[in-house]
Amino acid sequence: MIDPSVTLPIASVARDTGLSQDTLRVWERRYGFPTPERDAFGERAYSLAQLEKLRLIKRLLDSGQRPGRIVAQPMDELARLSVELANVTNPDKSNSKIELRSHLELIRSHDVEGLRRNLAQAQLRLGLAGFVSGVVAPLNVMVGEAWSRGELDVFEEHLYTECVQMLLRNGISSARQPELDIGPRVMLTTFPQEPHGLGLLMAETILTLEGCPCLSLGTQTPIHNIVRAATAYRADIVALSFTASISANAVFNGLAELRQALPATVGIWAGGHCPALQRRDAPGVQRIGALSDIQTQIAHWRAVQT
Amino acid sequence: MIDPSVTLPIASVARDTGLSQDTLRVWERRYGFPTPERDAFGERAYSLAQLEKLRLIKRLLDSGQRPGRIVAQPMDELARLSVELANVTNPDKSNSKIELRSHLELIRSHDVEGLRRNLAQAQLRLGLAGFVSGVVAPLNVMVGEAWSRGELDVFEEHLYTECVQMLLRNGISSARQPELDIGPRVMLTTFPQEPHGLGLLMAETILTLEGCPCLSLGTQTPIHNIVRAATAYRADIVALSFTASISANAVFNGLAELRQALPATVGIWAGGHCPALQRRDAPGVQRIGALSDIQTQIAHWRAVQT
DNA sequence: ATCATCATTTTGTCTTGGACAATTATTGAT
DNA sequence: ATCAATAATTGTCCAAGACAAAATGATGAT
Repeated sequence: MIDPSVTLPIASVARDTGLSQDTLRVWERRYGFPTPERDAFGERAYSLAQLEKLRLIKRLLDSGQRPGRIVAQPMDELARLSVELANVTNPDKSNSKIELRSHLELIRSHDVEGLRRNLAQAQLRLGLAGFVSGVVAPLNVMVGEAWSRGELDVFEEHLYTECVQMLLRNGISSARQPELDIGPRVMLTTFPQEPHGLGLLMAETILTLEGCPCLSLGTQTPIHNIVRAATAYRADIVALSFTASISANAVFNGLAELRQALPATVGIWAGGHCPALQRRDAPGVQRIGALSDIQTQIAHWRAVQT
Repeated sequence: MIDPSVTLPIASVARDTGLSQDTLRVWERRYGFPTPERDAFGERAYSLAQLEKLRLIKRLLDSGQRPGRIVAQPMDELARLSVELANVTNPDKSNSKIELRSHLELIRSHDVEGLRRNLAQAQLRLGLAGFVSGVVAPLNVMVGEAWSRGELDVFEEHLYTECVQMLLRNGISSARQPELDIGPRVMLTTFPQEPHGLGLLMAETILTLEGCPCLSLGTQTPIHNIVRAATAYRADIVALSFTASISANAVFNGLAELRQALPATVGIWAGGHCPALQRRDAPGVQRIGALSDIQTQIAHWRAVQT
């Protein structure tokens, strides 16, 4: 299956694993893995098997493991750890609804047209709000978990994201009513270290259905720029989305910096399935634990404004 | 305007200029620029003025200048070169239509609702294909240039991207005809170092209008995964988009790796305003110089298939 | 004068091994 | 048990050297 004669230079491995070249070299020094062959010029030449193992290690790292514990382990031990971890985080796999699992199956079988059709159908049946909170939100969680278990490939996750994005953006466009200007004005984005944007789209959908004027900046806006944009847009609320891919420190430092830079009249909302946010909360920041909190908070804001 | 007390570590400068850390260090050694201050820990601390100059240098490099000639030059000499070069490549700036400049003005004044309205209007007037090639494509170039000149803020670019994305995705959704299955099947994405996705959306729009079944994976898919996805989707063509933010080396190494991994029956298309691609072309890769090339190539593919 | 071939310069990336700040875990005191 | 101090871990940075690949310039042939 794997051709041993194919080797990759360090730059390619760094690109495909998301690890830096420095990290690859220092692991080799410290943990004895990976120890690539050398090509005719004395440069590192990694095998595909090593690349595969590095990818598994990266996944375990992302789900909380530490390099010192796992990098030197043999492949079968890592595989064992991987399934063990999956059982801990999700002990009861059967509780997710049949319908959701069928969507997941379509993703895994790469049936894009089928997935589009089924999701569109679900949206028609449940309405936009019901679709977002009843299908997209839980499916997001399932996809994230499946990915960290190694059951989903990167491109399968991309494919899913793209499909949902298309549907939600359509929904947002048709739900928008610019003339109805009742506020609050909400600006949405993520911190520079946070690349996932589906959370923003879900929030924007709900907000738009509630009649709020929204401006999304997409993902990864520098904090300094969030402040400037909020001012320029005269936002009442800055809504941020966080997933597990951003570190706890980045979250709290960033929120503190943002809170200090924004006038007190501008609210900050923090949503998303970020482990750090579920443990502690940031001062001066409204935590959005679930999509339904959005409606509650909107009602609250409007009541206070009178 | 520029606060001299603000300094940046080498990683930030590398990210913001698109130059590698190695390159920054070796330039310092060879040409004596940039020579950043050192912080309390002895690490390089670049000033904003240096960042600005580096960005200008990067722009000149992209337009064909060589490091040895320009890196050591003083700022005013570089500025002179820049305008001189601008006159050569784009002798008649005023020829960019009034209409486009008005869109740009709306971006700069942060009038999101106005921008949405005007763009939507343009789309209605020109039709989807005309809108993409006559408005979005040139506006993209203008926004990119304005950004690299420092005239546009990051959030203003995000705001523009978000607006256009919304319109194009709507267009794609309504233009899609899954039952009409005439091929070629096209898969679209970008390399891991390339974060800009508007090019993909423009291409997907044109392709969808031509009746091609499309699958976009969004941006930043690892090369290994592009191969797997292309196989799973049974793609006839893999279409990639490149901008100035990806280095020449990353482009050609990536394309070579991809060409080797994909069966010869699968075509590779490379589009976008990437300076590297405009100078040299990659073996086994079809260069898409303009959006109109897409139609030509589609027709060609269909003719060959018979 | 135009084109192909070879030599030379330029330039980016890779190398090693050392250092250290930042993050995370562990210990000890209240 | 909670918190602060200490210790281990880990990623990134540094220096200076090396060298392949690309670009340029020079040479000679048509």
